[in-house]
Amino acid sequence: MPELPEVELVKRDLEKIVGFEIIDYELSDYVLNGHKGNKRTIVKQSLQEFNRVQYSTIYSLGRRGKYMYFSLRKELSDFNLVAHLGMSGAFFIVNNLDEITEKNFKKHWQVIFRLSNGQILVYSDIRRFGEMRIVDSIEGFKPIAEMAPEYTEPSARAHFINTLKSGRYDESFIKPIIMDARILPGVGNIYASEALYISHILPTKRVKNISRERLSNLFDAIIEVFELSLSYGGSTISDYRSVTGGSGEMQNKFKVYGLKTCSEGHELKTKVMSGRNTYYCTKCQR
DNA sequence: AGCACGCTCCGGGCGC
DNA sequence: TGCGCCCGGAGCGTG
Repeated sequence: MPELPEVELVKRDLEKIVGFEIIDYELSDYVLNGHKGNKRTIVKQSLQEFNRVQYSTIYSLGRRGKYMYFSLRKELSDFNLVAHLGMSGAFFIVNNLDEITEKNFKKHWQVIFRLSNGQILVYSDIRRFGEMRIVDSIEGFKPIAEMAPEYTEPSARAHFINTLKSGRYDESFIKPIIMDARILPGVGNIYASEALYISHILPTKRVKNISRERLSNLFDAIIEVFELSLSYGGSTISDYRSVTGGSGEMQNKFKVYGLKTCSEGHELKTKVMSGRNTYYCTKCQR
């Protein structure tokens, strides 16, 4: 389940294809025709629009929250291929499909881009929750247009605290709300539990009952978790893989997620909040 | 209008 | 061996 650090690591891995041209591409039957009478997956806009990638050159890569994008140039026009990895998306840069050693990722390829250096860029997605879309402007793409500043921006902390303290979220539980990209982009289910544990805040606490100082500590904790994850190569739960097929070690650093006891030895509680599993310690968190 | 909430997409992995 | 259930990011429909 890629969150911001995993997406950032994928983006960094993909830097090596900057400068190459996309000669052509192939879409899986799931992408072309959907599955069992359902709508098409991954590429949800018109295939004609998607076809703009052909003969374009990748001139840079970017990321906002959990979205990454390839900035493309063709003749005199610039546009972007935005990608969201969903639950189980992964990119591979290989010479052919057989070089993808994990069989589920090989089996569930969705888009294959053939590059001008002879390699292929493969987007695989087992559960097909991911998305790829051509947009002219990144800033004009709605989810990004509405997104809060990146955690690395100087304004991010004030935006985080002030938005939470605007009154609009007074009755919300803190845990689901920090996963909202309009508050702070890139926090998913796992790192939400981790950051709340580190900042000693109960996930079931209502926003109105958390001081600005504690929210500031929570912001610090989220950044701490992001940076730690980046340094450990991300989390590999089941479906996240780096571009080269490697896996991260952050899952071994979890303090609460998926665990029975916290680092202090207290028994952990779990609760489903907004449909998602949440881990917390009633002794360490208030 | 704008918001909160629940449903939906999906296959691997697990328990029974 | 097979069946039912669980998991979750984010868009969408509903109230």
